[in-house]
Amino acid sequence: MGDQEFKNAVKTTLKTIGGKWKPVILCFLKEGVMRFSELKREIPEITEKMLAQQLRELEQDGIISRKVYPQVPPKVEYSLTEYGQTIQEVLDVMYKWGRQHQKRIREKA
Amino acid sequence: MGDQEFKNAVKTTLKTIGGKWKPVILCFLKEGVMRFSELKREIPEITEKMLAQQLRELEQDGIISRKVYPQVPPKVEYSLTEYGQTIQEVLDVMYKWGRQHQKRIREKA
DNA sequence: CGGTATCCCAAGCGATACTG
DNA sequence: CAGTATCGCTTGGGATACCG
Repeated sequence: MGDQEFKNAVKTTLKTIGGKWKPVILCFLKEGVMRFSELKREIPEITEKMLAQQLRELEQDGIISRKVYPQVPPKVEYSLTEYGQTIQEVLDVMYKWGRQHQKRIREKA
Repeated sequence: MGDQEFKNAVKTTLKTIGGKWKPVILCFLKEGVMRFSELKREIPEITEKMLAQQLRELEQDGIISRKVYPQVPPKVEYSLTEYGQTIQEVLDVMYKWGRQHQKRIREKA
């Protein structure tokens, strides 16, 4: 059945960019290159463990790239890969929908 | 900062239609009206508890509607509300991205 | 600065049994 | 058929401490 294929593709997307932190991280990285500490500052609720972990996973999936500057103190920059740019459309649609849904919630509350 | 608004909207979307089962359920309901048992048949891995629970939540958020036919044996139909139709765009984009991502995974594996 | 390592907790989810 | 109820577990995530 065709819907099984649809279902699996959607699951794949959510597995790759879903979860509690990945969409948030990507919201910031889509704006440009950011250092570890900058991400941490923009997302204060996240622990360093989770930030590092999620960044690793996104890197392994080819969504973001990690650039290490061999210097002291260390400097590491994260950015969307060319491939990673393709999730922007997904984020944008989720943003648009979420925005109007928030409005709807407020109105009927 | 503008990205905080973006972030929150995306979070709202994922809170409403994310998770393990909601996107899957919606993939089927977007095709039309379905009974509880039909959904269960299409999604064999889900337990009845989770199916019922997720359907309740989607109903409360106004995404789907529940129509009970007062008869024995019981008959309950689920379908997208008019408002619920609006998530189709989100699902479609997630489908498209997931589909090409699966392909990418297969190719480099 | 940019991480790991370790331990711990709670929510989400699953299995099973039961019901109108 | 379409659910609830109960219990138990897994796993995602948090707190804290430490390191190159």
